[in-house]
Amino acid sequence: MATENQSENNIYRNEEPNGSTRFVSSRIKPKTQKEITEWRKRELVFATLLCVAEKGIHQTTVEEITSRANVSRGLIRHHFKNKQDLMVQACKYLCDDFRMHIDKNVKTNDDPWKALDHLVTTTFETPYFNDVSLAAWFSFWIASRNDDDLKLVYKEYYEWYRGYIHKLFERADKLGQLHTDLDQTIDAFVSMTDGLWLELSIDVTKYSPEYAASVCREFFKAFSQRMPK
Amino acid sequence: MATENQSENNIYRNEEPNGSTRFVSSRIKPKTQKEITEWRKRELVFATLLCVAEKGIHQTTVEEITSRANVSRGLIRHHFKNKQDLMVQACKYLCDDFRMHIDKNVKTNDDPWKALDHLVTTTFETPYFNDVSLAAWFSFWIASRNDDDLKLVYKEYYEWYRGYIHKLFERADKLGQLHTDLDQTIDAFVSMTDGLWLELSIDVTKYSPEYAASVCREFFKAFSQRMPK
Amino acid sequence: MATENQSENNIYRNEEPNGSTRFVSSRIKPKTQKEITEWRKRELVFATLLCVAEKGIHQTTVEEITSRANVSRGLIRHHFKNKQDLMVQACKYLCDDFRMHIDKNVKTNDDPWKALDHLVTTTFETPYFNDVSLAAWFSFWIASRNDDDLKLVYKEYYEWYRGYIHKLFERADKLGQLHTDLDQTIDAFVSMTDGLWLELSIDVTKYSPEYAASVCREFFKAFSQRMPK
Amino acid sequence: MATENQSENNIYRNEEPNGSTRFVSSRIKPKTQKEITEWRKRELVFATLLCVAEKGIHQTTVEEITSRANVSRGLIRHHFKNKQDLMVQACKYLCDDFRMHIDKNVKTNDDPWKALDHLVTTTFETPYFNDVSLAAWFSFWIASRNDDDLKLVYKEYYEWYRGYIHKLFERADKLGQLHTDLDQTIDAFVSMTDGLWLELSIDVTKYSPEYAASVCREFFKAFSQRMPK
DNA sequence: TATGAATGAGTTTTCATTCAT
DNA sequence: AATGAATGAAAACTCATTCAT
Repeated sequence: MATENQSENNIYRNEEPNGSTRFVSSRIKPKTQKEITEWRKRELVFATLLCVAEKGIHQTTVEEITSRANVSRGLIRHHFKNKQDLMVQACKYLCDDFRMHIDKNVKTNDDPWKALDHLVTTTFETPYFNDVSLAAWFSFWIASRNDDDLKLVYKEYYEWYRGYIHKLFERADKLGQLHTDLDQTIDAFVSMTDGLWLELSIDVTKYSPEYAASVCREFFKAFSQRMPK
Repeated sequence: MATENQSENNIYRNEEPNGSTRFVSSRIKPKTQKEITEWRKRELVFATLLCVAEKGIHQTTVEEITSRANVSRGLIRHHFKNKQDLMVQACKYLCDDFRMHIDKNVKTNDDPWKALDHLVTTTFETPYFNDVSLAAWFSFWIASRNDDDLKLVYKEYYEWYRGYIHKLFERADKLGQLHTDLDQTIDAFVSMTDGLWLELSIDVTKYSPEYAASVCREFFKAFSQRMPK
Repeated sequence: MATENQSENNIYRNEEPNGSTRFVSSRIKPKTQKEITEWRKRELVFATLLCVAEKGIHQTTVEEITSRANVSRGLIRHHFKNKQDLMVQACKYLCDDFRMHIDKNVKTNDDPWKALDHLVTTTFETPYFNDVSLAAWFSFWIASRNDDDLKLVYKEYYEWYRGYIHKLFERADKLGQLHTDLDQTIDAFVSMTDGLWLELSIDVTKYSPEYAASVCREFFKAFSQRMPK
Repeated sequence: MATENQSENNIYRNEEPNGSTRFVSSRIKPKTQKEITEWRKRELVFATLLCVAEKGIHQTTVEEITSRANVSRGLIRHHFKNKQDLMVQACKYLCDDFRMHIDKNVKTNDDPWKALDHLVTTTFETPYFNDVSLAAWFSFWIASRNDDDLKLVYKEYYEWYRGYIHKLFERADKLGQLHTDLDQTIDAFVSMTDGLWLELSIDVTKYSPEYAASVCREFFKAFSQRMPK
């Protein structure tokens, strides 16, 4: 569903005057019927993410999504099989968007520590990892426990993500710069970032993004600079 | 709600023959009316935790809880204001139970690294932190974003928990054995355990408890043994 | 149910410090078991009248009545067949109480206009016709439309009441002091007092009792002093 | 809610073969979707009035209303916020309907006694003041004691009604034809009609409409023709 | 007598889905 | 494609009544 240029066509987070954030579409309503149709479909996905972030999957009603997307209730059926399908597509969009953003910004052929540093900057200090996206993210993730469709979406994403991180730490390890067990280091790091994101998704005021990033950098130092094994 | 001896009166997790886990009450149905009443109330809480772990808060119906507890639907009203109140009480029970267990098993006046090692053992290798409890735990936690009652329960718990961890790392710091910033170390550690628990709650086969514990021990080594600042 | 001396044993209306009125029992809890039992039964009737006045018959729950009477929920069954029976008994009590009060205070062998004047004073200017009693009264009356038991209670009361009024106007008529049709005068008067009570029962501030009484006196003047037929 | 021509579009009372009365819609189910929707909403209001007249507000279930209106249970939500909102709308309809009917039939610039006579004829001898409407009317009115929404509806209606009556009696007074206090006469008259309606609403066989009207006419005579003050 | 735990039928409310226009 | 009226199943909530103690 996510297309190459989805990120360029839309801004899905906006700083509101009151300081909160909000998914919005930056795209002007297009002219041709075909474009309008596609645009409305995307509006439905955005509205879904926003609702899920604000109230959770099961508190979100079709009525709310459609009214937020300024379309009629029945339109859901034209673009999606049902509410469940819409949820899965919205979750996919989120994963694809995160993934695309990291792919674009974090180059794996850099110096591995530099790349990891970049990753941390990218994931904690940009609009891509904001409280709204994170809230939707964790709502979907928790729900995936009882939802095979969502489970599949996350499985694929997680494999990619762990592989990505693996590549970076492995290169550090090969350069002799990692003084701990590779897998355990990766699991420690991935768990820690999950935990940080989770806490931020529940209470965005708990840490500043900068502080969260600096916690990650302490982690890198601790795992790279200690006495040889 | 949680009483001094709640852990002694009940075992709330059981390895089923098929390998899954299940909340059960180890107590025999008592004799006196007063005890039976209290016992049934507890059964309702257990049934709630089990349902929430299996299907999430909003997928759990009152009908399911009561039939699992072998009581009539109306009894909920007798002991709790409504479904929401029951959920909050169940969440409190979980928090109190975790807390009591750690308080009982992890002595803060030990050598801090020993105490932390103990904490890790306690939290990853005992029936208290099992996939069922964790699943309920995260369901409640995620739901707390949109639920002020749950938010309050977690706030109180989290203050206690962070304070607990703080005491341990602070003593290590004072002994000159912590070579990183105290607060960042604590946040890194707490986030990492949250992340490990979260992943285990979604897929209990991802890591063995022993592996999760060893990841934590690597963390301790990394943060204690590296080159002086 | 109502006994000869029910009015002497109890005060069922009390001016609260805040200006509102409230049914209370003036009787001290008696000593002997037999008296206590009777006393509790009366407390249940009072509590019922108060609840019905405040919230209407169908908004009043057994739980509320018993907690207001400071008895356990199950006690209702010992004294009354069920909730419906309690309502009917409470309604009867009210009718009997009104009736006894008028019987006691309005002597039919006085001069008829004096007796009617007395009736008006009695029914608008005493604690017996207060907003609480009236509110319960009309709640029961409206409900009697769909309740044969209540219908019967009111039928009996109304026959007595109309007969009472009839006697008074008839004597005025026989004295040549009534210049209108006897039955129509009676129906006009009874309807007017019903209407006044109804309006007072819904909004006690609408008229002062004195004003309501003076409206009645205007009525007497109008129907007695106009030009001969 | 009530539109200019609601009375023309519908007959809401029908003499059944068995002698009872029944709200019915005289309108044929219309053709266009918009009209059908509006028609169904009105059917729901009619069904509500009928149920309330027959059983009272709290005895009336949503299920009964919708089955009487031949629509599904869920449609209530489509047109009204909830059951309470439907009740309020039905009450408003009743008030508006009474008011429109009187406005249409009773001209205030006639001779005041003629207008009052007309009012009496209109309110006791037409289908607009029938036992069904009156039963619903008093059910709502009594309920308004505990219902702020209904209270508001009645307040507005009552202000109009008393103002209307005031105009008529005031003109009689100015013509020197009223030999009693103006306000007390009005309150006596309004109370008397309330009482007559109330008694008719509880037992329609108590008086014939003609008799009730003649009672009112006696009242006019008594209050207009007696000896000068 | 008196209690209050327990029941379960009855009712309202919610909301995804369907479908005629 | 798009609308929104209409449906009805699912769920929570209410509460009179029952009954063991």
